[in-house]
Amino acid sequence: MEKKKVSISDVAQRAGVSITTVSRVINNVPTVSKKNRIKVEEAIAHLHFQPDVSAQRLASGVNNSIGLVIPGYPGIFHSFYAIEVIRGVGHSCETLQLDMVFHITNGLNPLNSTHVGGIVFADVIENRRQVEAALKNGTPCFVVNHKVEDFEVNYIAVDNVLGGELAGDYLSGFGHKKIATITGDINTQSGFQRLQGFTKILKKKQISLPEDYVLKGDYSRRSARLAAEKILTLADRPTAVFAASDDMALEAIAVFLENGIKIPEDISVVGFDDNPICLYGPVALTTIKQPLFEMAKDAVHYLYEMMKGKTMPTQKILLKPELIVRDSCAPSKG
Amino acid sequence: MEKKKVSISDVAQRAGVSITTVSRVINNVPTVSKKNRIKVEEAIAHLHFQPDVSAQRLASGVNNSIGLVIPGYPGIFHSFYAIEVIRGVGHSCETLQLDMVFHITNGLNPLNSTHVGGIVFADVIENRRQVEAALKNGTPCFVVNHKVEDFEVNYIAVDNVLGGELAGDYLSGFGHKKIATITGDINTQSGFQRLQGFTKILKKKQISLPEDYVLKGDYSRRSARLAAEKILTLADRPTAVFAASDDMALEAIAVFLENGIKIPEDISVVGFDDNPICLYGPVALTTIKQPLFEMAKDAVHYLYEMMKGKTMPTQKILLKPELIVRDSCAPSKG
DNA sequence: CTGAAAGCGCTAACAA
DNA sequence: TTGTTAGCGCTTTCAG
Repeated sequence: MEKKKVSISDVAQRAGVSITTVSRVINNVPTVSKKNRIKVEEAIAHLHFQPDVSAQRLASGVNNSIGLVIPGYPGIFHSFYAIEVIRGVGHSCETLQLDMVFHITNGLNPLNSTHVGGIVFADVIENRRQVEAALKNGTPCFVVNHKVEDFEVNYIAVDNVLGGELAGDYLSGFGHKKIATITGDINTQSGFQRLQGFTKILKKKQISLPEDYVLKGDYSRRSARLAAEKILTLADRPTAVFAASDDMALEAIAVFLENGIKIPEDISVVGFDDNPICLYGPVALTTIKQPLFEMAKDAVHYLYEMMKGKTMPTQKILLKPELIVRDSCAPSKG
Repeated sequence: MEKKKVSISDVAQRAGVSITTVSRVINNVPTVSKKNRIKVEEAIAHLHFQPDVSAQRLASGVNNSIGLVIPGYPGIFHSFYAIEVIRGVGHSCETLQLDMVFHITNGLNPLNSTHVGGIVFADVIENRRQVEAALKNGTPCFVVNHKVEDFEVNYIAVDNVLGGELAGDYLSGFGHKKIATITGDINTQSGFQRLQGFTKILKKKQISLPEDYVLKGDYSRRSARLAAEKILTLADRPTAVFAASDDMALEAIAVFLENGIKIPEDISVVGFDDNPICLYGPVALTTIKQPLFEMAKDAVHYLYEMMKGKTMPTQKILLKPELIVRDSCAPSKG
């Protein structure tokens, strides 16, 4: 397996034309005679020639791949969140014929932005400096799932505050007065804001939220299990629970079921995400939908336009989450 | 957001040295005086200089990113299989400081192998020609999860035949005589071979396998549901089922439960994968473990050595799957 | 320890 | 419609 480098000049030689003509064929420039085009194509096929991507980029200044920067915390790949963003970016890249450079990082070892034509950041918790660096050298960036207020960058996110409100509103609309919540990681924007929205709506509806009704989770199933067990020990047991992710909601339901508690008869549960696993549990989960896949897709399409040279205004998009009603909630018996 | 291109010569100018010296600093060549090194580092930091990756590759001939080619069929991102491979490759790339170029394809639009220093192929159903093309131009390749016999390429796979045997052996060891199977996609190597192993062991144990005990699935949950429903209509209902993936096994269990059938009392079920969701279902699933994550990780490490110039023998690795006993099987009552 | 100069493989004016 | 030529930004001999 030695390095046989077939270059454009090998092709030119075999086809009996100049390398420029070969280049034109590669790039579908129309001004090539049919005769030459055929000769060149024959040579390319015969020699298994693949143009050197690095050389093309260097010479043309165009880079047709987009970077996806994912925060590198453990368990990221088990999160619905990351998978959906990867899916969305992957889908768009496939459609637009872009390559996708995948970069997992905790903030150190940043993605060299000369590597790609545009970058999607899945969240920016530890990566703010990376975004700034990329922006500074003129690489278009798009942040997905994080509302960025303090500097000028495109973002597309879901209104997590509203999401928390929707959940609280729905549950209280069923007459529940004792509603607990299992939060996401409070250090993330989503975790914090969902709790914020939930708290806000309860206050507005004059439903009290005792401190021990706020169970700190971190999006892991394990944390949800602990939280659910805690809930069962509460003297004044809640009749409804809002979990900040579907994963956590399902884990909580599992714990409740294990303890002979009926869902939704004894405890109503609302999740967050609209993860397909909602449908496969012991009870179809009512949840708040956030269109992660679509957000990632849109971000790539936008970057694509910029990469083609179009100048576009900064996008600051905040989508509305949506309540998806299924079978995990029931009216309060109280 | 204009394109400000800071180049190595800008850095050299500001530091008052030649571009060669700057290059040496970038590449950690030791023969640079402390004084110059500091000047250069200051200039790099001040100018926010990032070396142009394409130029580096072109000049040095070294490409530090590895490609991951994933078959582009719908639902791929919901498969445990793809996610695990992505995780494994991602993990190694993070460790080795490589970038990961992600390429989803159905065989058309192949990955240009000049793009990367090495390629991991997640399966090769539609991608054989891509592998050959990459090999031909000297790019090291590694196929994960597919035993490739008919041409010379590294692969690491699990012995799916043995996996099928393990499942059949375990079930029959419990005294079951009526064992059905829900197959994976028979067009895939894994689906075909798991069935093969299962059939083989039953024959060896002289347990008959009527035609209607072999339910054709395709790894989707939907296909498993259909298969499970079919099983329930069988005149001579089986007392055990081997499903070719955990996802399908769990879906079948859901169907059985919905119909008042007890697991494992009435029907024993074995899955395949050792997907973490095994633990979260209504009953912990007994399954056959295949170390996808580790396989992908190993493949990348091997490619890394080759990319550093080491010549290595072709790897043809067939791992043994492992039976993981949990709660979804019970002795036959018959 | 440092720098000048020759490419790496390709694209993009500019001529022809 | 074609070819010549000058780089793209960097690494790498090879002198000094």
